[in-house]
Amino acid sequence: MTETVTAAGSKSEQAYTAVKARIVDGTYSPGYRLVLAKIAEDLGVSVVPVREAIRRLEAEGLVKFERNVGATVSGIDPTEYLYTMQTLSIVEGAATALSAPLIGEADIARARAVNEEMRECLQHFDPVRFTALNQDFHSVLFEHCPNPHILDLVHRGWNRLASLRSSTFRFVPGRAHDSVDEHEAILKLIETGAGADQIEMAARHHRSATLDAYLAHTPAAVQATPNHQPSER
Amino acid sequence: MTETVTAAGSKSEQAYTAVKARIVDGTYSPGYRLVLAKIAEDLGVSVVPVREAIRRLEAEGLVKFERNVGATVSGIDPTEYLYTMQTLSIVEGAATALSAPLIGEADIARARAVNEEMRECLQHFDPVRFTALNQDFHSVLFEHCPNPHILDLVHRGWNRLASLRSSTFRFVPGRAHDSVDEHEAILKLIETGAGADQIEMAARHHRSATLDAYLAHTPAAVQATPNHQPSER
DNA sequence: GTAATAGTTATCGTATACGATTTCGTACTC
DNA sequence: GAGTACGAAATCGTATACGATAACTATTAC
Repeated sequence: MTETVTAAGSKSEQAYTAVKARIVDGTYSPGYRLVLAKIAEDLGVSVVPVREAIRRLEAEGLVKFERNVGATVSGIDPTEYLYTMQTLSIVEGAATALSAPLIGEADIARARAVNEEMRECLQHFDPVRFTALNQDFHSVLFEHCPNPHILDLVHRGWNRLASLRSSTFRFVPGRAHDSVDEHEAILKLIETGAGADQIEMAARHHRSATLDAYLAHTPAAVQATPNHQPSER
Repeated sequence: MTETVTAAGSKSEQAYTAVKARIVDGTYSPGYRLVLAKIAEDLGVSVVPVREAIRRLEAEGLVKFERNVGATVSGIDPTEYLYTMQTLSIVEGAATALSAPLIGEADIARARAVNEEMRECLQHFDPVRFTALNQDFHSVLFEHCPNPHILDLVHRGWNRLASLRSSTFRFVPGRAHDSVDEHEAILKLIETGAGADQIEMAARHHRSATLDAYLAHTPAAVQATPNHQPSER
């Protein structure tokens, strides 16, 4: 297969997927100016499908749009981070609780394996890998969520955060260690068939604890630098 | 001002607002086929802005889109209703809890007045008015939510439900009476400065109780009738 | 030297046009 | 009479073109 199947037939869909991917993987970092014509050229399509794609991304909150000015990748500032994390703590908590009854032993084992790998990561201090594993871990826990709306909200939240990945934004020194322990605690709760409330709260607090750690570590909300705005104009 | 300011300059925005309004107010009922050309003509614009509007509505879940086939207003079936209500119970519960500390006496008074009006409505049995007041009541409780993302999710949930309003879908005989009482209970909690957890759970259960009532009242999930599909083709 | 203004350029917004795809209806065959 | 195949109509998908808006720059007046 060609490196990019570029997937779904529609050009509009291609544009959506492509731009979204570039945002998530950091090629288009927050604040990046999305020029329709340029993107269209890059993708070998006209601007119309690109506009539609941008519109969808706007509705998802991944880009900001200003009339007659253009679109920029949204998301950097600490306030946004706070809001996103808080929202995610709520929907992910719920998703995890709803998933719990559907999580089998195999899933638990897989999650635990991932968590052990994370524990190892703590030694070598590899934030990038740690973050990736973290997503894997939580995916196992919430992917069984039977309510697609909630699941979708969780995915959107993670996507928002993913765009911050390149900056070491999310990585707070002391936090990683606690995080791994909390993971194990959550797994135990699920294994023992704890109540939905209990699981929800554990998952929620696990996330809000990360947020709190960030806030404590960044006393006066660091002014997020709109890093490397391309000056190719 | 002309009867419709038609608001925000952009045609695309106009289309978005107009179509959304028609969906919410029931002019376009669930299952309704959204033909681009026709909408464009109705609004006096070309199809391009309409496409963008539809795309945004799709991302919000108000319409379903099928490649090369077209868009239809989504939402009817009982499963969707269940998912939406469940999601709303979670996000609205959270929004209400987050709002609580910011709700003043004036707000409480207003909400209580609305609730009393609802109580009166029970006598005359006016479901439409009751539903409208219900939204007013809850709006007072969650509109102060400081997290715009969560607030947005709540609005989206209500919008989804609004499109079901025309059918008497949501109205379950016994439920309305309990509902009014629960409203009062929630107000009391807020007044007395109850804990966020307590308020959240009360608000959440208030909503999920409506869902449960619906499920109990509709034993074998009624096959939602794709009502009055226009045959103007 | 600074501020205001006019002109230029980049970019967006929308209309129109045409090709692509699906769906529906009709006719033909078995 | 039922099923299939062909054709026409409806609708979507995308490209191109042009007008509109905002940002940027240079010039001029004070």
